[in-house]
Amino acid sequence: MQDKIINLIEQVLKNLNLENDGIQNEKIIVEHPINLENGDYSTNIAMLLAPQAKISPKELAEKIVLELKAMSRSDLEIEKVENKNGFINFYLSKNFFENSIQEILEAGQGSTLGIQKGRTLSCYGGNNFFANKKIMVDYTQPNPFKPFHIGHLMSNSIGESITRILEISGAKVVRANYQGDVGLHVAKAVWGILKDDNGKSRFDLPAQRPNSDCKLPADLVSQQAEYIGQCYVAGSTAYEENPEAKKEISEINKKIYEKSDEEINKIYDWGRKITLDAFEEIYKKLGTKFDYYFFEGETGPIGQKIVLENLADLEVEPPLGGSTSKSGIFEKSEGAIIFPAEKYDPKLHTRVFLTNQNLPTYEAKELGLTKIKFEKESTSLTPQGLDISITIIAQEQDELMKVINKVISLIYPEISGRIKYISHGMMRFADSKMSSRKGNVITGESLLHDSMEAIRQKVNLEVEPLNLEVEPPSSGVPEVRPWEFKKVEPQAQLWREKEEMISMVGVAAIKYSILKQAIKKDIIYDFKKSISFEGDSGPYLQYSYVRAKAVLEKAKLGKSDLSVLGKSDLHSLATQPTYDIEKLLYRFPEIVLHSAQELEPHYIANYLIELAHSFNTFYGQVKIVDENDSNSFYRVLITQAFMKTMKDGLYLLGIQVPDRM
RNA sequence: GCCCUCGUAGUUCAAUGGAUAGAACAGAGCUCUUCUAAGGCUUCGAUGUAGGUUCGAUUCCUACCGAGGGCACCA
Repeated sequence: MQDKIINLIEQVLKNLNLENDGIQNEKIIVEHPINLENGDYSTNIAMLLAPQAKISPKELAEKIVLELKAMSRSDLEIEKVENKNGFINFYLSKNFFENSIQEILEAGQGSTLGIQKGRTLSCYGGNNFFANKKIMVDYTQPNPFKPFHIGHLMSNSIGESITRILEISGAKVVRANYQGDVGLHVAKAVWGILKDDNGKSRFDLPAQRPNSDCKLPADLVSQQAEYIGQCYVAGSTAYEENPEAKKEISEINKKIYEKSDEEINKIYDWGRKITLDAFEEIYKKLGTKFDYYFFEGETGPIGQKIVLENLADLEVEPPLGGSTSKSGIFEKSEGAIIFPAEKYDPKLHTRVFLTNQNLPTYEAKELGLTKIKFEKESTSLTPQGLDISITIIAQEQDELMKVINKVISLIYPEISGRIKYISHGMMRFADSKMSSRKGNVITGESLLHDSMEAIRQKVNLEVEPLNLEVEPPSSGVPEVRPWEFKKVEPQAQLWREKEEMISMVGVAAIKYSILKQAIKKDIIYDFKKSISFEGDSGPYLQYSYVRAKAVLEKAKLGKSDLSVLGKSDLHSLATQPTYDIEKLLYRFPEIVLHSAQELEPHYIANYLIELAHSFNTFYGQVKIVDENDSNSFYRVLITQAFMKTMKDGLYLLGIQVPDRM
């Protein structure tokens, strides 16, 4: 449609003899006005061309409009063209909107786009912006032995959403997660465990793990992970406050890298497994399934090797047959090996890559990681590995990444242009100051839990008495407890559905509050607001969907019924005003494309809120299902189109839709 | 001190250089004998300061003020 209007304008300009010289430099821009009252499409071309035409923008616009009217008279899809303050506004006809509703309902049927690795999309709203690109997205990055905090939740929500947006834009995406299983933080946690008298007893617990379909293991894993988190906090505090402890932790760190101490190895293996298992539980709740996990234990040695190979004034003999093309960009300084970034760009600063103990720092590990990422995906068919490597990081790492990127551009110029870092803001708190050192962090898990509990309460109050004590049919069926529901099938089903709903809504509340704003900005986290579920929230979107679904159920319209209706039938049925929701629905693919181009999910989030609001208004204004009104059928189709768009849009944010709320 | 990011209603967020700067929450007032009121409708209210570029600036440039982050062996 947009192209059609642009073509029209081009012709008009030709007719008016306005397309010479500089005008060709002015691109014709046709866009949606912010306000629906200003038409469906709009262009400011008259304002751009007025200086050359030597008349005022308004006069020129008037001229163009007259010409346009003459030309588009026969067009069924453009109803009206007007000049308003120099803008030329196009109003689309009912005919266009009916077609667009039809297109939405037919979109994606039988298409293969968007179906990857068992993930299916109805795939309305897709585009080809990243067609045939292989992209790795690395996100979440929690560290074993440390708590999974809200920042990780943020990274996960953003990463998962971007991944899905890339997929629907035609990319082949690999989900990756880089986790720091070695490093000082691990040593701090191990130190804490070693110093803790009770540690031993907890340490033995995993051996007694009950069988897996009992609910206990997940709880136990998370309990133990929490314990390890506490030990980390203890170690971390001691490291800063107690020089003695600092020394001990340093020792432990070295031993972990070398794997030289039996007891430490044992604690290490246990703690690593427990914390990773606990993370896995969280990913499951959040709806992420990673394709690859990278670990610092693996990237460290590789990074170290790269650094040594590119060291100026090699004191260490290069490995036999080692590369002769060393760049010599790293230097020795105060016993450590550094990269003097200022030499290449005065805005950058020096970073340590190998410590004076010859251990790789985060910088060296990241260097190694980048190399493996590209190697891992390199095949005979795609020797270049990845087309794009995206890493979701916290903003505090921005400067660091610039330095690493500089190093990569010097050593591996062929891949440096394909690396992209997307940095997100920090989670800050509205009320109390949270410090990870003091240990009163809000963990990702506790936030999820609290969010779900808040919903459970709301369900209790407003839907029906929660209770799982099912009403006895009349005669003596004994009271049933939730975990005994398997015996009573219908109720068990109900209970499961309710639990699923609570989980979906809880996750939606958190994810939406993260994704509704630009990635770069800090999030001021207000717990009370995040669980309010009103207005600008994830549950509001879900609620709108569920309402629409209830309408459809009332209309008893199965999916198959739609096919009975032909296009011509549709037109004859619809003789009513155009609703705002129709004017928004057809824009969804444009919004998705915009999100993909900018890699910003919040455009979709904001659009969905607008869409949900327009549906709720529509819902309030007219009775959708009305047997005595022949237009009712078209309103039902709008409702269906709304549901499809909402579901796909929420999918792109990583949010599921329940059947009932 | 140097570098990065960000300053929009009381609060939390929107706005490819365009029209009357949009929402939500909080405040005031309506609205369920009608498809789920977690809803809808009214109403009150904002671009940190000073310059510059432009027909036009919340958006681009400069300075200042304010918030957060980074700046050598943590990640």
